[in-house]
Amino acid sequence: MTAAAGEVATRPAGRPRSPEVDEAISDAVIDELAEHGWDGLTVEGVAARAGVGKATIYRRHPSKIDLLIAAAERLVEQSELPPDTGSLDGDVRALGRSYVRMMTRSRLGPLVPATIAATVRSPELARVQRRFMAQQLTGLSQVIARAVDRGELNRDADVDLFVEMLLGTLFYRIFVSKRPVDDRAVDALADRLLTAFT
Amino acid sequence: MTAAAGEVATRPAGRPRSPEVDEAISDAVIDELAEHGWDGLTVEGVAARAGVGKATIYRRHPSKIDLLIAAAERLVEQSELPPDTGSLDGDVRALGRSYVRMMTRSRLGPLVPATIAATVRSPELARVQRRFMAQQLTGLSQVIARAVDRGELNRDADVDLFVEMLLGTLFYRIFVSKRPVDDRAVDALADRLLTAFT
Amino acid sequence: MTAAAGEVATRPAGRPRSPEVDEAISDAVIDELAEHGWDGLTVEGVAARAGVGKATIYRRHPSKIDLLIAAAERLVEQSELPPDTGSLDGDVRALGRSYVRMMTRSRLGPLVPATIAATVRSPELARVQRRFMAQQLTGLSQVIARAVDRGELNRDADVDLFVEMLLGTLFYRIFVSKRPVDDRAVDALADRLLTAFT
Amino acid sequence: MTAAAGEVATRPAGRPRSPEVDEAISDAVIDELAEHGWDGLTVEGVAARAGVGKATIYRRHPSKIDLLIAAAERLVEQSELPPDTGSLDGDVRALGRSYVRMMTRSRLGPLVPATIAATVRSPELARVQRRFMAQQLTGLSQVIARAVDRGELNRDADVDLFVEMLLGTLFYRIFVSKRPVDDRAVDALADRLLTAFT
DNA sequence: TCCTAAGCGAGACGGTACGTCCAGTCTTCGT
DNA sequence: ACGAAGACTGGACGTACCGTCTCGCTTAGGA
Repeated sequence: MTAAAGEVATRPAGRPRSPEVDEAISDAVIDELAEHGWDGLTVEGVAARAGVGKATIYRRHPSKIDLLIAAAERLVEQSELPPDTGSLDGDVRALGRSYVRMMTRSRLGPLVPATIAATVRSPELARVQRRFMAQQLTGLSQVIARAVDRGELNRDADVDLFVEMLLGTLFYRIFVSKRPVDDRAVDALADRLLTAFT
Repeated sequence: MTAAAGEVATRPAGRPRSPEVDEAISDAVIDELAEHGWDGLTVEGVAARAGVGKATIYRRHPSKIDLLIAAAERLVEQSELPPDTGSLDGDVRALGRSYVRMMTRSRLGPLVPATIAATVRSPELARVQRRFMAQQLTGLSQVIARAVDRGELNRDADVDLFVEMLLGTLFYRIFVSKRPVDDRAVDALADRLLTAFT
Repeated sequence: MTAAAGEVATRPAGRPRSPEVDEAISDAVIDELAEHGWDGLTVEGVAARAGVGKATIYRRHPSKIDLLIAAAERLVEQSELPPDTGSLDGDVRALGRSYVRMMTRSRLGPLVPATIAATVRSPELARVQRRFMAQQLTGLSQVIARAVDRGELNRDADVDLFVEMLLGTLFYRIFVSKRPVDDRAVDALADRLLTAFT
Repeated sequence: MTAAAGEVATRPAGRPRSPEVDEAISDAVIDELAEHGWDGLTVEGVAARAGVGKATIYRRHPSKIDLLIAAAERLVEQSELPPDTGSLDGDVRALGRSYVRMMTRSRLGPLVPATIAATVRSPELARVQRRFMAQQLTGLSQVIARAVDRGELNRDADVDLFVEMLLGTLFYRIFVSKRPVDDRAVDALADRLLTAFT
């Protein structure tokens, strides 16, 4: 035996999985999604675009839905963290703008409603939606913690409601009302929220 | 003279389409949706349940997505209008509760995220989403007109934002956070909104 | 009672069937057959070409196969009778040429193999095949009767076999071997047959 | 060196087609044909009986007619060759009986008229018909070569006509006249043919 | 003259099969 | 072992006909 006993996950025999392939698959998923939309997405198409056999995909992702999950996680990982502007007002505006940008500019945006819709019927998919939210939530909880520290926000404020009102409103406006959302619109929303919570 | 000139919609030749069939199809769609979920919905299943040939469905609905549209429209037509409670606060609470009830109790609810997701890639589907919203918007504009008349709301308040914050927050909470929404939660949201806008 | 009892088929009440329609249907069948082949023949296509409702066709012909029968019978009625050339040899040659011409020149030809094939599975169709044969048989029996009268043929010759050898050989050559059949070929066959039977 | 240059048919990538499946499909076609008749033959039925997906059938046979072709070829391959009886008379009788038996006893028989009819409008189908004939022709040409060697037949006899008269007459009698064909009938035909050609 | 009975064009209806397309699995070879 | 290629079962898709069934209209007697 070569490795220290019981330490590493003793590399399995045979040829190791290629990381390039992992990446090629994720990229292909996102490209196909962009081109043909959610339900024009086929495993066969992904395999062809990635230059990969179908089995290779299924070896990594047990089902089509997992493909989406994995691709989405890769995108989320790439997204930005909000800055500390020094005031709750500034932080909320920055967060709002960041969210709007992500929904309207990045390739991630169109996946969001699809993912939410998917969670209604397949609870396992909730994992992805949590990941989608995690970024914002992490950012937001830091923002709010800072605001509480600065005394800008009451310690027992309903933080969850605050988050829901911010993200929910923006989501609704972008994907349901489909009214344009510029920086001034985000500012107006931030104003109202601060009025409501302080 | 046989008919007033240019007036009548000169009934097209041939056997007219049966309204009973229209209804049977819509009902079958909704039932199948309830039983097997969104992507367990098959045209063949709908045809079988409705006791109808597939061609009869395709004669009316060019694609599966149109089936959803038609069924959704039928449901929307059946939904309720909110009452006049005499105060903005009361009206908003009533509206919120009505919305929550519709999303969580009626068969319409689970269709909403799916429909929103669908609008992202098929703009014609926006029609349905407008119908989904029309009910709320009609009710809300009345509510707000009354509030302005009573002097509870500023005449130049951003009504659209108000609506987006109310419905967006509830939507997000129900379908994204998936936190339970009881009457007290709706009340808390109404409180915040009124604080923000008055 | 107006009509002599039990005599005429007392014209049924209501509007009588239109003979123009009968004709339009038969013509349409033959034209469609020529254009799209046997199993490209659709009742809907016939109805459209004839400018007639489908029900009007089904009122006359209980099934698609009856359409073929009716159309074939109309064609058979139009075909020619063989002449009396004064000798068995001349008569047989004339008959053979007539048969070849009908199979290769008229619109009737391509229907023949289809009809024969159809009789294998639907015995009721044998009626049509009999009609197809009737013409030839009638002509042939006259020819042979004359030959017997003239002493050219033995009274107890196997007439059926004679007919089968003549028509069978020509059919096989036209539709199976697909070798060209000119007048000299028919003559050669007639020679052999006379050699065989006299 | 990996392989002799330009020699091997470089096996195509991927899983090869299963010969068992080929066989299962052909068998299923023939069984279905026997059970439900020619136009009771459905691709779906064949797939079910063969325990095979429809795509698997269509991968091999572009259309329903090709199914027939393939099944027929398989049957033809299994059929018998006629013996050498020592005399032209004996050989012709043996061949005739063999043909009659095949048309009336084997599962191949009912396919023959259908196939001939099909060749009228789809020339590619002529391939099958040639296969149908090949057996007889091979046998017959041997028989005739032997007869010429023995001096029973003139070297410049019209062999094609001989064949057409033999097979055409039998075909016509079986499928058109539908008169019973026993051994004596075959003998009578052979007699006439030999009279005609010697 | 009006009434009853049927025929008629049009086209919707319940079915059934078609031929296509994927999902998810399996089988071959080469790496 | 992994990987590319592609065949495999299974099942839904959307299309095309079949034979039947309404529709509103027309065309004949017979009352």
